[in-house]
Amino acid sequence: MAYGYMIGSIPITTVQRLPSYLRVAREMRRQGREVVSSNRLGELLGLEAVQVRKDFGFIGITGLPKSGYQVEELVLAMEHCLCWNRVRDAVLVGVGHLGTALLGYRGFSAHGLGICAAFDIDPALAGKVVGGITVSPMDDLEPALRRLEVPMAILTVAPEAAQEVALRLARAGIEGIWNFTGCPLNLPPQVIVQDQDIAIGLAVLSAKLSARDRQGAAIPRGDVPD
Amino acid sequence: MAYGYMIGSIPITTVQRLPSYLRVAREMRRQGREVVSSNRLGELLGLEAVQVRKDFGFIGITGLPKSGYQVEELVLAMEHCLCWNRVRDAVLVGVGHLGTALLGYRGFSAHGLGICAAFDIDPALAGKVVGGITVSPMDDLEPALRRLEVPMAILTVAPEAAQEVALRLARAGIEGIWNFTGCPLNLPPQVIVQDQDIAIGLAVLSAKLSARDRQGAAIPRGDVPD
DNA sequence: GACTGTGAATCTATTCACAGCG
DNA sequence: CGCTGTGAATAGATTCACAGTC
Repeated sequence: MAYGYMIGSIPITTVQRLPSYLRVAREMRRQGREVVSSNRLGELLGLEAVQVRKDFGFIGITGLPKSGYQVEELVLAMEHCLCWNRVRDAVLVGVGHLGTALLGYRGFSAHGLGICAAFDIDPALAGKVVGGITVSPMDDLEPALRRLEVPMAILTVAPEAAQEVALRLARAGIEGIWNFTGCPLNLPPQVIVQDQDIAIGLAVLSAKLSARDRQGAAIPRGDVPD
Repeated sequence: MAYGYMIGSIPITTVQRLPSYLRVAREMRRQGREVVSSNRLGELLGLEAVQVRKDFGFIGITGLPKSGYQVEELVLAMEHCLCWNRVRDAVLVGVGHLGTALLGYRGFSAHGLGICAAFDIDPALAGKVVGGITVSPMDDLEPALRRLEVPMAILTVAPEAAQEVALRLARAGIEGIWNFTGCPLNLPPQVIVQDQDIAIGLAVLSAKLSARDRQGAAIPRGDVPD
């Protein structure tokens, strides 16, 4: 047990699909729908039905033959698994373009995340209110972290500062860092780092487009049926 | 050949690692370093050296025993593979928080992406300049696409509008859509869709933190060595 | 000696095939 | 039937082990 590819007792690949299951399940709950089959979910999300059933098995959800899965049970089980039923506090460090966008995003509470403080190295930003949060100077980082006991940090500083700031966060007792800098962070293993590199998605798209350009697109532009 | 998990002749997993190799290789070139071993690269990126060698094999790079790989050759080969040596035009649809952040990001040109137009449904935004780009009304979308022959679109509209706008893009001849809406898009197969769901990374981090909370952290807060 | 390059082995994820149940 | 649940098979990714080269 406790293999590297598992989070607790759940494969990482399953955890990665949880957000889309949860999105659909919440939407169905909103519409008053009570049960759903693995087949229907798979169809909506472009997955095999058996994949859906395996995933649900991993998070301990059991369905009913003939009818399917209880929508409410799905929502609760997945929220529990991700801890998205309560809000976990986070600080955001680096109020540039990306940091500003994240501070302005209103959807994080549905994902169990509440940004409670923001910091930036630029003294001109200190005191400014961005997305409802007052930006603090970097000197206040450690005192604030120790006072608030925040478990998570969102790292949106410039690449040059990434490692240094991450180390400060680690020393101040941060448990998890959501790393948007694109730089690999070198930290003691008790700090959980999740890299969020937007360039990866762009690389996959670029490579697919390039591959198609090279072999010549069979279908000319513009003929999508209505 | 041409298996589903391949892009052209390269496994998707390899393509996903290309951006980090490229980042390091470009930085080394900047520092005037001429050769690098798979061992050193692996160490910097937290990968096994043999993984690095396999990946380079897939994109047709060959190294020299004893010395390693030519940094310049690495950069050129990876840029070619991703088509990141020239700029590919894109339109951005949906100038909300996220769209604004992406319009403000100056790093896309290094990733082969140039945003040449932006659109939003809100008439109040039309004519405003965001990140150097003048926002156009949605009615101008199709004429602009046909005039500019843009191959790519960045979709940052609200989830409710995602499918409808994506279909308009597809009908206007868009080849690839970078989809930030979190909604799965249902489009004809000649349109390449790359989903960029920020909630996935957050889910993995949340699950790791939750798993650790449950089994009780062995190490108390704050004792990171200097 | 210090590297690269690659077939074989292992590990992981997905898919198949089908048993079981209401 | 029309579903779920799961062992077995397959496909895919990584790692091992080592041959080859400068």
